[in-house]
Amino acid sequence: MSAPVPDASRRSSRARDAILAAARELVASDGYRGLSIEGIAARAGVGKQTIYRWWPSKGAVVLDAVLALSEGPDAEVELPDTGDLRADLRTVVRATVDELADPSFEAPLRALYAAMITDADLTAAYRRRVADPVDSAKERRLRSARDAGHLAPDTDLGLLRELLFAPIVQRWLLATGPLDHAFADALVENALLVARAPASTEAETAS
Amino acid sequence: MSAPVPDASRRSSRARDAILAAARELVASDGYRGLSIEGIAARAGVGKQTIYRWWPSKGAVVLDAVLALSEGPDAEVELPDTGDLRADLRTVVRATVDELADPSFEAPLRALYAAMITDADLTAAYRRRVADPVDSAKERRLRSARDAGHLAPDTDLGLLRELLFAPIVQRWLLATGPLDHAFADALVENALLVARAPASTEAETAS
Amino acid sequence: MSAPVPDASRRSSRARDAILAAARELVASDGYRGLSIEGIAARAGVGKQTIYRWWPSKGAVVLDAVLALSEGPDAEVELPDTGDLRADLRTVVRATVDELADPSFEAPLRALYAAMITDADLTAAYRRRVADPVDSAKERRLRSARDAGHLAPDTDLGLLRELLFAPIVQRWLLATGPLDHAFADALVENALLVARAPASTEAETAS
Amino acid sequence: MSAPVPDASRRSSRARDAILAAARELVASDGYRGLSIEGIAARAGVGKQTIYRWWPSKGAVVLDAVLALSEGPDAEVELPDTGDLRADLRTVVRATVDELADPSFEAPLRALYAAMITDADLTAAYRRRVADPVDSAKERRLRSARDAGHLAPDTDLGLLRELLFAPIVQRWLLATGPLDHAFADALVENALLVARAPASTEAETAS
DNA sequence: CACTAAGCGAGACGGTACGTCTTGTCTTCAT
DNA sequence: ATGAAGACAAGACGTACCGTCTCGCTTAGTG
Repeated sequence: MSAPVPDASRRSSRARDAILAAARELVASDGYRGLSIEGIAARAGVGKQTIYRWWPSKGAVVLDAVLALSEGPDAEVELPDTGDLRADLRTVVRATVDELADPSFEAPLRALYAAMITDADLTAAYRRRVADPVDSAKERRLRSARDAGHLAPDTDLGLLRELLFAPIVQRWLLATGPLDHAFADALVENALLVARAPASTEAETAS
Repeated sequence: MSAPVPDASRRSSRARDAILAAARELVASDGYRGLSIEGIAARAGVGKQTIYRWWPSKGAVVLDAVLALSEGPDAEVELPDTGDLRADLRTVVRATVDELADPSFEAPLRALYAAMITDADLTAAYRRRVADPVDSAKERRLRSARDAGHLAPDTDLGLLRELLFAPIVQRWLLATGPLDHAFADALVENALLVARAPASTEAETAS
Repeated sequence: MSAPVPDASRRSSRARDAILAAARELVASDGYRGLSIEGIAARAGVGKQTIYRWWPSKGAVVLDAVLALSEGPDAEVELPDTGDLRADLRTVVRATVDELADPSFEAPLRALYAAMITDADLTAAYRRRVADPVDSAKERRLRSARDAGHLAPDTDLGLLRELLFAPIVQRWLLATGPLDHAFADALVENALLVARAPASTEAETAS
Repeated sequence: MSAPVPDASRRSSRARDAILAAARELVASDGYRGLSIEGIAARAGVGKQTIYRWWPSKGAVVLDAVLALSEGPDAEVELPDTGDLRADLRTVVRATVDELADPSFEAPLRALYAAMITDADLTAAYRRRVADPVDSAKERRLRSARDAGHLAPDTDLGLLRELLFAPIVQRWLLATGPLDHAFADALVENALLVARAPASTEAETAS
């Protein structure tokens, strides 16, 4: 006997949208602690079974809710590439900081992290659908800079990315320090330093 | 009406120890999802009220359980200072990585992080009792190196600390990459680079 | 808006038979508690709507299932009339007892009673399609005996029927006593006594 | 490991009474179909677990509710014994008929029967706590009559009781005939006839 | 040395949410 | 248009925990 796999072609988009919207609204008003499947179903005007049919866990609903926030039609992520690495990195890192300070992003994302910490499957889904595409885009931008000679040829792009963003997430999760543009800029400067940006790049060797 | 403040002098250390042990055992066997106050009380052979009397939340119990793991009598944290900064950092960063790979540490710590993400009070308590002392010790070691001229005089010690450890926590939480000594060493090299440490180790050990 | 009356001429007898068979099988294996429209539909390989289209309730399906058990083509019920009232009554009453002891009859019938107790419509349908025809046949046999002078002329045939069969149903429903031939015979003797039948069987068979 | 037997000495009589009252009220207003544990708990202002802790099934709650209806402090049942058997039986049988016609008795009792038909444990509990004591009282009255010479010495008292009451239950369950005093009286007359009441009893041989 | 005032084990209580199951309606697709 | 299939809104099921609340029982410390 096979598992009762739901037929996605019959899926009600009305229900899907209402569920994700309800999840976002509830997590914004009550936090992750106050988020329940029952609450989502009630607010969305949906049967609980409709949620259980399409999502394996509460965290998975939140993941979709977060994704629905930032997506059009599953857009490919692309970062700015003006040729000015410092400027482009500042743009992106500052944007990251701003996002985490925006309550309408922050609430569901924090809920998502709370769920991920104790749910390896959800973590993998997050990596596949969110982290990996974003990380790839970041590394594409860095590779472009390396190819242009703005970064040392042996630069470890993955590590560079982690040095740019991990401290932000750390501060965000545990509130261990201010999350502002000054911090963002400091991270950018550090990254450029690490990558031994050649003196040829306009101002990158300054100070 | 005043709150019913329990009289700490009458506190049963038998109960306290049993509760923390039960919490550790249960989180190790069932994960944070399967951790309940009722379960802890039952396994510890303790009334639920005894837990509620002394801890404000399940997360607070876990925090104490984690602390009890690493402490003797509330030892002051101190990092090695052999004079060789690179070697000392490798020791500490590798030890951090090893700890997060040790299941008996990993399980309660992950549980603690899960609780903290949605509990600002618990996060503050963690900072005060765990993170701040450890961070201070780390910065003391870095300051010692800076004072000895192994780091540039204008080095931001806090940022340096974050660059050393935030990527580790990031990989640990989201399993975004291997957590091994190679990674630890790469972080150390990067930190030394950032702080414009002399390229050769000799210069450091020569002092 | 008129009710959507299904067109009986298009009814699939394959579906009907499969549904009734599935109902019987399921009630036999799981009891009435474990009987569900969904279960019947699944086992019969039929859409739920096909059941809802043709039966007003689960109990109605069970009623049809019970009827299908005992019927050929909606046979007219007729009781034996050998001229020996005592013998004929013993035959019928013993048969009733035997039927209620036969698990393949008992299970769906018990399910039917369970449904009827809280469903007046179903009770009426049962009376019309099962109880009334059977009761009529019983009273026909008793009337024949009265006409033959074996029962007092003023005998209340309906009451006599109730005295013969109600105690059986009572014992069956609440398991308040053994349901065996001895009990059946005792009921017959009592009925004959009530109706002031001659004490000797001879008088009856002599006619 | 033993089952978690609740400690009856700590049982809240407030909760018990509220639950039984709620069950009675709900069954009266919605019938057995509309009776749910959740509904009872909600109306009684009680947690569901409090019901599950003390009763094995919904039917068991209804049984207690029915019992609470008719009881003072678990009174021993006793039937009238004026010496006039016909009059006493009429009193009792008419009272039975009246009870089944009283909606405030009828509703929970019908619910109880619905539950019993598919629950052998409940049926046994009903027999032990309701049917057996009542039946014993009835048979005590009949024995008294037999001892007084108003019934034949070889009268089967149990059968006599069944002949008096089973037809009433039958009519009540399936609505197969009127449930009134005339019917009650007819059953009494029949019973007296069956038991070959000696002519010596005042009026019992009349007609 | 009694007295009393905690802490303690235990667990019943009113609740909330869980994840599952079933109901009866509705829609889609194939025949 | 019927039938198989099954998604849907609704809501009850029985379980697990929550945090609060009594209960007796020990166990100090005080008068």
